[in-house]
Amino acid sequence: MSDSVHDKPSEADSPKESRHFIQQAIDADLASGRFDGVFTRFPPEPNGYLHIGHAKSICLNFALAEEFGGTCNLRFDDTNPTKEETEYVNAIKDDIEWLGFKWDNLHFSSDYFDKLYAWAEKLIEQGDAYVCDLNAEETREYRGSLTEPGRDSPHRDRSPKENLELFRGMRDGKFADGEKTLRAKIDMASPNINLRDPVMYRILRAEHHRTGDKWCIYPTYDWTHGQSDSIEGITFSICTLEFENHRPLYDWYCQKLGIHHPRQIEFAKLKLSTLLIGKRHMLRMVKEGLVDGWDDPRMPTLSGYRRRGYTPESIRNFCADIGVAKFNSTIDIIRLENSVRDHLNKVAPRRMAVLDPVKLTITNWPSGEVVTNEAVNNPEDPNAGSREIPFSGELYIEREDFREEAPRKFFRLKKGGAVRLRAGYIIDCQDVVKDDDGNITEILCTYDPETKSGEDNSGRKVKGTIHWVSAQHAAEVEVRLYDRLFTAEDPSKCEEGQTFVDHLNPDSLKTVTAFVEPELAKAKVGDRVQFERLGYFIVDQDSTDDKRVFNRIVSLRDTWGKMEAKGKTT
RNA sequence: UACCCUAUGGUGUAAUUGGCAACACAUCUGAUUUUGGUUCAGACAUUCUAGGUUCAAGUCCUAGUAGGGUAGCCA
Repeated sequence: MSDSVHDKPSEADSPKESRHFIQQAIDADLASGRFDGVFTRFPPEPNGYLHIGHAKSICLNFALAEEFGGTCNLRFDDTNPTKEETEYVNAIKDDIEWLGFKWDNLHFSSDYFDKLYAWAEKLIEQGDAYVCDLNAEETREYRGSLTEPGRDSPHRDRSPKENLELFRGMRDGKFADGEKTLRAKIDMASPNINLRDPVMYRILRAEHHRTGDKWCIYPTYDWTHGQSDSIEGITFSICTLEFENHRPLYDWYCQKLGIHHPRQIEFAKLKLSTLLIGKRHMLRMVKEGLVDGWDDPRMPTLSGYRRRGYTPESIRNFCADIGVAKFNSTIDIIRLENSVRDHLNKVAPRRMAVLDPVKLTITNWPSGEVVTNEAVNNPEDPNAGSREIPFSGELYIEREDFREEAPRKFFRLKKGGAVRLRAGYIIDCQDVVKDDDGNITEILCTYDPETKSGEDNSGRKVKGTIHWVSAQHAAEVEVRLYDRLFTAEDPSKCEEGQTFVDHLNPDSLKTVTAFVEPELAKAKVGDRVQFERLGYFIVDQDSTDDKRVFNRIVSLRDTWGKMEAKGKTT
């Protein structure tokens, strides 16, 4: 422990931390006095499940608030009752908590419906909004196109008095759904289409998950979002790039209302290779049964990653690693996989499991004898201790760890060769037994009693170490070997006549029965372990007392596999 | 083809705001290793193009090029 202030690194010594463009914008606004604090929010619409892309936004908003000693709210942007449900509200809250964040205040945009309504009347009185009788199709026609200006609505010049009366009529249910809208009076010729008299209210008779049937008119996103930010005292309203063109409207509403004016800042949303993050795609996969639901371990939803076994830390670290910018980039999925490997390497206890067993008999082992060997739980963590595992003359090893004839660089077991059994002995392979079809049914070896792990003074060295389980002690478990859902780098890119479904990986899930060391039969749902030399696994909720189910979270790095694929094994 | 945004190794993000292009991941090479894991060392760039300003440009100016976004009464 340090008892001297001199041990504290000076400013000059500490490495310069680069700050992303949003941090720099905040620095500037704080310095100039535009704002005197940092108040952010995460504003999901409760119409679906959160995915890895949301995690980036959540991490950003909460991290900024924390960095500057500010506040971060959770606000559900629930202005469209036809799409939103309480079920999603709860799922979203669960996911955010699982990620490890705690919001300062919980709000709903629907809490502000009364206030928003009053502000709408204010804009009407100011002559900044009007009731329009055009239907949806007519409105579209009048709006013009990307290259042509729009035309004024024939109802654009109604008096404030008439507008007020009509607007109250809208509220009171005097008109049919879609018959009228309230629109902001801005500029039908604006090159920014969002400024061509955007709709503020639509008539919609739908049961709202919170306000029930109190309203038959609902505010649109643009008319709701900025003012909700304003009411909550948000200073930095951080959103994704597609809202860049909405910022002038965001600003216009705040200015016309003369209310606290947050600064909207846009960043590029997350795009990951081999992944399809998007409500349409994900919905289709769930609806068509291409996956097992929103929390299928192959899904890029947070609930999917949770069930797959990803740790919240690994997702947070990943989000911090990839940075924040305005460039539309694609992050290599390997970064995410490495992130969970990195975390689990430090914390996951090691266990032995054989997924594709072949019998191995030790011919010189005393018949029926069983010994227990000590095995280190985690070489990365001395505090993880060790465990006892039973060893006998009949074992299972991984079928791919044996070759009758092997290339030069195959360091595992081969006929006439030797290998070390992890937490066991060095064994020498004498012979193999085959069935009529030529398949290997048994491998015959002798063990070298002088080479017991931890007590080996023999001086013998072998190139390889393999894992094993004792046949009579092993427990049977189900193992779900998950792999990437899509084979394509960008599954959204398709040839003529194809869809993303054509890019599905037929081998994204393989289920096998495996033998594991006895202790794992008692593993609890949610326990994460490393199966030595194979990967990281988590006990799934489908486990029963009789049979545990393990999901593969991610494999270990497989240098040998790469060498083999490239033919570099000789 | 209207408006807005973006462009730095294979990928992503930096560059003290005009001063030797840095970090991470990936890839390759080697070392260590009782997990082919982990760890360690090394290799890997005409800053989209063309002009210009300047002692000095990734950064400033001009003109291009390429990519993304926007025409819901979705968010």
